[in-house]
Amino acid sequence: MAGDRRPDGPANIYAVADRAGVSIATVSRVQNANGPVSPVTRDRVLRVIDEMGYTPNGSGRALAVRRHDAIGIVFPDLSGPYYSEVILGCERATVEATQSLYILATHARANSDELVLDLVSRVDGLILTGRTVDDDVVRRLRDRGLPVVLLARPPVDDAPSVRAESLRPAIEVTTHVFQHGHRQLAFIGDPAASPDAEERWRGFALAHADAGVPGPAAPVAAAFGETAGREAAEAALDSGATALVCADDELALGAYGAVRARGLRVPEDIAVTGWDDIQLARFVSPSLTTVRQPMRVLGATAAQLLFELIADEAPSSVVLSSDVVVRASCGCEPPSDIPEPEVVLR
Amino acid sequence: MAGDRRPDGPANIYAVADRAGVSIATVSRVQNANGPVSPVTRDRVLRVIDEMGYTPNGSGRALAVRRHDAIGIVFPDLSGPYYSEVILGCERATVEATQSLYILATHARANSDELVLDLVSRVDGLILTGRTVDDDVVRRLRDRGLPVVLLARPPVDDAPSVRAESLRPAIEVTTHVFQHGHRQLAFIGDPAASPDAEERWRGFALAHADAGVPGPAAPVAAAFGETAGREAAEAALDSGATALVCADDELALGAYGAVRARGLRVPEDIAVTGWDDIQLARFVSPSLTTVRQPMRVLGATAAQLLFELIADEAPSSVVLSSDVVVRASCGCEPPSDIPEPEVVLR
DNA sequence: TTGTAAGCGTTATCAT
DNA sequence: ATGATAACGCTTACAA
Repeated sequence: MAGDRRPDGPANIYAVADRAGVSIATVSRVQNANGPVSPVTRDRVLRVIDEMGYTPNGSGRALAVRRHDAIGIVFPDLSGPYYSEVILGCERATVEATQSLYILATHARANSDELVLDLVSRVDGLILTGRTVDDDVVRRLRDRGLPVVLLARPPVDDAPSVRAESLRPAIEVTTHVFQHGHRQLAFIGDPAASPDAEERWRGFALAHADAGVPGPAAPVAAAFGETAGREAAEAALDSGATALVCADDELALGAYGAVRARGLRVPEDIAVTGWDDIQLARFVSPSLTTVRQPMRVLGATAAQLLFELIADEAPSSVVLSSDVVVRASCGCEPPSDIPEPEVVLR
Repeated sequence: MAGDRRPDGPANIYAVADRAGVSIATVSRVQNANGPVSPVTRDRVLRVIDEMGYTPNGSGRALAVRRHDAIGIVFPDLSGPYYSEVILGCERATVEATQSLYILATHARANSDELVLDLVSRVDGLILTGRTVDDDVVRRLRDRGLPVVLLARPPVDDAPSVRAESLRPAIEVTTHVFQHGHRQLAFIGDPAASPDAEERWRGFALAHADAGVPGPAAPVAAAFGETAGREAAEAALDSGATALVCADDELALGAYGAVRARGLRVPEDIAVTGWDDIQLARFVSPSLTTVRQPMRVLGATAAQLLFELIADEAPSSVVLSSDVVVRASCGCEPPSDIPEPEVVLR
């Protein structure tokens, strides 16, 4: 009964208090550097804390302060740089706010609702991205009083949200393609896949209306990835399109393949544009005209809004701007403003 | 004192018990489907739980069961696909084990030790990757009895670790370059940067010894990224190298730039190889001969080892195999085994 | 300046 | 089958 065991789990506040010959209240005060405590006992306690390698148990603390000091971000997947960057931005902002970050990827999991619900029990708030959870789940969470921020997700009631603008860049990119003389454009991508894709399609259509150019009535639906892009592009070419405006860069790469497979050239015969500005966009030949989103800022902003929400402030939604990056695939000369260093591929 | 307030934070087990007219013990039994409970009260409680949107408070639970049911992964950064993939694999394995995952990026933060320490208070174990934390911190954590798994990190005492083999592929790739007739090879990368890089350098040197080819005494040090690769490659070319074995693909891309800047060609004049098989490797021209690591499996395996460790088993370390992917930059014909679909860039 | 003690929301061990 | 009740590890009035 006496004797000093060590291995039995991490030291707790009682063990420290015992060893330092003080009460747990004093240990707590020292730890958190809040209440008053004499320099001498402070030093003693600090030494013991160090000796024993004491770290306050997070759950105990969270329970006492009625706060988890943790948030969670729910995203569909991590393939491609988009969500990696978003999460990185989010992580930075979280750490700066001395909070911790849980991540949950829903993939195409059937039980993702449960998983999200489980996460709820451990966080002070949640960032929900893309199409990861249904509207009614979002509502349920909010009804429970859980602070929720939406990221690149269709709005739900008045939940604060963060997204990058898609409409204006989509109009710009489409208009730019017009300027290269194209009149038969196809939009490749699935507007149902994400609100972003939907807005890109709307911008594409609006640009046609603005220019008085008759445009296609519908996008050429495509899932994700090169294969999908290639197939969709083939359909588009069949219908006589001379320019392919793609909802993301991967689709555009697939489109390159379809164009080449017909013995045609990008951009001389067919113009192609993408979206996201993945690393490959600079390196591919011809370099890809695309739209760059501030992905890290997206994540960081979402985290900030969430913290405001948790602090009972009432943050308003944020729309960040995206920039068209003109390169060669639209028909322009390979630009000189490409960020150095660049390997120019023949 | 009486009266039913609602908005005051999420419902707790007492509120549910009250409303259902049972004790909190019963609610807990229903929630966890463990103890005995009559079907009728079970249903009633379940209904109330649903009505009130009750989710047990994670901290309360963790405190009671003396387990967080959460682990953490500490990584340096998320630029590039490497850690994204590792984390994704880790996330999958974690969710499958019905646990939750914290992430912490150390970047180059000065106070990363503190951050890790903080994380410790909320997890049952930690995955430490690369050079994120010092050896002594790892030891301190282990001394406290915290389960720790190392991922692509130099060993510390007998902590279980997971890594991808680097030695054999490095020997293979180097030998392969010999077979193209090269005898003046340079290794570009910083062995001090990571244990992986160090092992690649060792393999490079070993291959020289095996082949009886006199090799360089030291690598051409390079930090990370294209710029570093380019500069290092220039130095290597100056010293007469005709083949550049790079510690990662980004460095190899930089090397491409250096070669081209001298009016030389890859691979006709200079052979180049990389490591990691980033997406770009397939698309760049000439396509890059490189080494593919099983990144997701790396992450998933680390998580599994950690869970075993937490369960007081004694997992042994794992070394996963990596494969050389022969493409064109070494001097081979562009291979046909490139994963479809591929945009063949001229 | 320090200590005592009452929670925080669970789980789990007892009784009943 | 159900209900008290004692932990779990911490913070924070409130006393001393």
